[in-house]
Amino acid sequence: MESSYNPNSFEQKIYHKWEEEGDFKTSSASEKTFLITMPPPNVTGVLHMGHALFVSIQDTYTRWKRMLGYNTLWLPGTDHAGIATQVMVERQLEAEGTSRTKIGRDAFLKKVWEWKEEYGGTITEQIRALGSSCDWSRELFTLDPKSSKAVRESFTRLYKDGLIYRGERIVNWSSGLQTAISDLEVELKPTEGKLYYLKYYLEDKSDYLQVATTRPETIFADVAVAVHPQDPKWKKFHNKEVFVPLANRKVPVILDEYVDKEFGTGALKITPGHDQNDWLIGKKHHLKTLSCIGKDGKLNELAGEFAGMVAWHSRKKIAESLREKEILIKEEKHQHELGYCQRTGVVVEPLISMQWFLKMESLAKPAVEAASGENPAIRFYPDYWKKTWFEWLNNIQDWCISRQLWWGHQIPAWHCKKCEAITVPEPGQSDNPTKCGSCSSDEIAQDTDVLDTWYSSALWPISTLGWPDNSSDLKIYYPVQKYNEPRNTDEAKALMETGSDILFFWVARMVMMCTHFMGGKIPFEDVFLHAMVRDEKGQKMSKTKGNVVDPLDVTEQHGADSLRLTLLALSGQGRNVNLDLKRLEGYKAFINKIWNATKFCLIQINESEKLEVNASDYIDSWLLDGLKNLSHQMNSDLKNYRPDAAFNAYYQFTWYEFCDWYLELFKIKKGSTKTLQFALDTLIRLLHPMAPMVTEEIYQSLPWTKDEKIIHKEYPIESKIPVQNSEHTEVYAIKGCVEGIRNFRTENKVNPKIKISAYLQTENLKLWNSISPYVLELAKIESIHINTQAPKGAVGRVNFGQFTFTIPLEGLVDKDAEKQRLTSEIKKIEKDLAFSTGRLNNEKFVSKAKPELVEQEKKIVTDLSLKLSSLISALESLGE
RNA sequence: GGGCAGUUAGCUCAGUUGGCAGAGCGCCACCCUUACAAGGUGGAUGUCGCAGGUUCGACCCCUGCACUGCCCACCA
Repeated sequence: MESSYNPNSFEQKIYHKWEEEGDFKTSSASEKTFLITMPPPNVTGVLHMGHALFVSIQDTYTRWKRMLGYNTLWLPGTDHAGIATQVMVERQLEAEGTSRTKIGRDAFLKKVWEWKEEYGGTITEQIRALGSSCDWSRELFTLDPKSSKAVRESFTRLYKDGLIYRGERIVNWSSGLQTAISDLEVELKPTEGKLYYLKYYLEDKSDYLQVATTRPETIFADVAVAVHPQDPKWKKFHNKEVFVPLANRKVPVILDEYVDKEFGTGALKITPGHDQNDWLIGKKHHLKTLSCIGKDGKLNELAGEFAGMVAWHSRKKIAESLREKEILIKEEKHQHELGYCQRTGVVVEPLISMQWFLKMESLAKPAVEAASGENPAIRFYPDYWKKTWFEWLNNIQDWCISRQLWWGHQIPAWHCKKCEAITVPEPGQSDNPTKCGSCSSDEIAQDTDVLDTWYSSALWPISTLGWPDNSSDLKIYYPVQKYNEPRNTDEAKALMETGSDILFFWVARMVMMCTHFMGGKIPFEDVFLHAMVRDEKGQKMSKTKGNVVDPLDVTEQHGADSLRLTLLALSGQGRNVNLDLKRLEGYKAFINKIWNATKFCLIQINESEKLEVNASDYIDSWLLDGLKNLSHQMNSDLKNYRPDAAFNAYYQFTWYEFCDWYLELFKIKKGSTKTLQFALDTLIRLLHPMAPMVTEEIYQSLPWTKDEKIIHKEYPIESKIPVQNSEHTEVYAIKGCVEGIRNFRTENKVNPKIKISAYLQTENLKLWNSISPYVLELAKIESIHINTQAPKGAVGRVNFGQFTFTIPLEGLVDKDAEKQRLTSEIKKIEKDLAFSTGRLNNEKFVSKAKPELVEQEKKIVTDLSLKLSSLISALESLGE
């Protein structure tokens, strides 16, 4: 082995070996299966810390289950990411002086595919660099035939069931992208705007209604003014008509309780074409809908002299014109929530357009039920996400699934040019229609829209397994748990692990769609939602802030395993993972520690030894018990989706028990290396799911493992480690005595090289004889006098349990230092003693606290009193 | 406006049935003791956001508040 941990020298080699030798593939040897479907990253994306986090967690679970003997499948894939990818290619075209509209749909799509071929492999290569043990032979792309087939089949079925419909609705229009986007893709941000107060005159100009609006440019599409029926201010306008300024159109004054009497003027202009709420009100009052802003974001002919201006910019001009005409009464500053396109950052225009929708209400019900009840079919980790889940699903809106993009799954619907009927193929039919289903005309053309990227993502758990075909994968790996039945087992057959930010975008939609198509069987039983990776100050990583940490940089510098351990350790139950590179260095140091411990063990262990468990003394027993507890703890933490806790337990045990104590004691005791060997083997296996590469590298260099790979070895479970059934009194006594004397030495500034002599008072000679070699060596005592009178004068005192050490100070230290040490020690004990006696003097404590606690407290008082008197006498013997 | 989380050592975070607060990094002192200086030994450091309440006992449970972050929402 190399002298220290150097990940660059083996990570790639190890990974390639695994992949080439098919170690990530599934094995039908076991009936028990475990499936994680990887959240498909954007095919043209580059790796960021969010990916690194999900890889760390998902790979840990995949490897853990694989080592536990499950037929384990981690299924990878990539997403076509409609908007993101299309925008990238469009930018490239722009740089080349052309555009998608100039080259046309077919040529454009060809370009995108070329782009995908060129950059599509990057992200999967990067995911490999992190050690991911996913089965690459099954990698799927959302536009691959397998996925496309599932998309088409689901669409045709949902259409036939009447769940998909087409309609003219008000939708969020991104003028930047020239497409509709879903509610989830709109980001609301508080924005400083103005509230304009305008006059809407009666026909005879005798009076006017004051209307407050933030968007004066939409007045050309006003179809009414609404006031509250009980608002006395506007009573005289009931059943009247008023003139819309500039447009000079008469519109009715309508009464609706939706209007807030207190806000603005209490009169609301109704513009169904450009406002979600107005649209609802318009529908309620059977008003017509006008649009004065086009899909290009510009005002149209309705706006008269302002036609052709970008709506957003026209506001000032219009306000000016209104002021000149003395229509504008006043304007006030006003803060409100404004919708922005998540992708492009441009302001979203609510516009009327023809779109495809998926009815959600009936689909959402099973998803709600799946998480309801005492023993729900789906469990969330952390559990609090369940509340958010219900909140959203119970208020769900229909999903606008059509996008006016070219890159994606083109909607499988054909429009007839003659009769305008829509023809959607029958479910199961793979041929495209050639005739109108209604009038049989052959002048039909496929809908030009594509489906929202999340539509294919929603089918991902079943499309990757081969649905709609009745595939064997589906039978083997898809859960049998139904949404409306109590959870049948604690173990999840399938785990969904992803970021909490896409709970609605993705997780909820998968549950709805897959459950619908799989006869009520849910796609996964456990949902583990990880936090968002931030920088060490908790701020979002962004290029503009310059705080982005590139996982590949980190991997190159410190190794993928170091990064994985760091991300796992920081992935607690909160909503953020604040990545602190200082901590990363700490975990790298930990790996190095293991590396060196292995080197030490290998020097000790006879190469021909066979692996078996066999404790040769109380030190071995103590270690084996520790290992047993550790493996219990880790398996249980992993089961509870607390990989951070599992790793933390591992860190503590391996460093502070195994390295600091066992290895040091081993150097003194020598003898059989069986336990040393077993412990090393076990510890390396325990860590493998979390730090796969270094553990595989180490495992390969253990002589007794031959050429076996750790990836397929058993994960240590509690029951495989024999019960020791011991209180480990000896080891605790060793630790206590050694720590006490070490403390004495340091506080008295005794050079570590100097060996001291000591006088021991004890009534438990048996125990002392059993531990003395270790205490003497580790505390550096060269001569010990047992139960003989210590010399008078300057002495130091150390006390542990039944052992009192008196240490002559001549030639060692100055008396003052020891006095100080004893004094502060005494103070501490007095404080503790006061606390405990105070408790015991409290009658209520004695009568109400658990009896064993009271007993414990009494024992503490006895022990402390003894210790105290011993220390006081030592202090007195120092004189003055 | 509603909801969800967080607030613990200088910094990043643990603390799961309530029983004298922990880790990493940083800090101080001493050690290159041959597995490891990416190390060893010992040490310092906290009104556990604020205010009440329940309890013999509260970082932990309850109530209210403050601050931070996120999500949802139709006050123009």
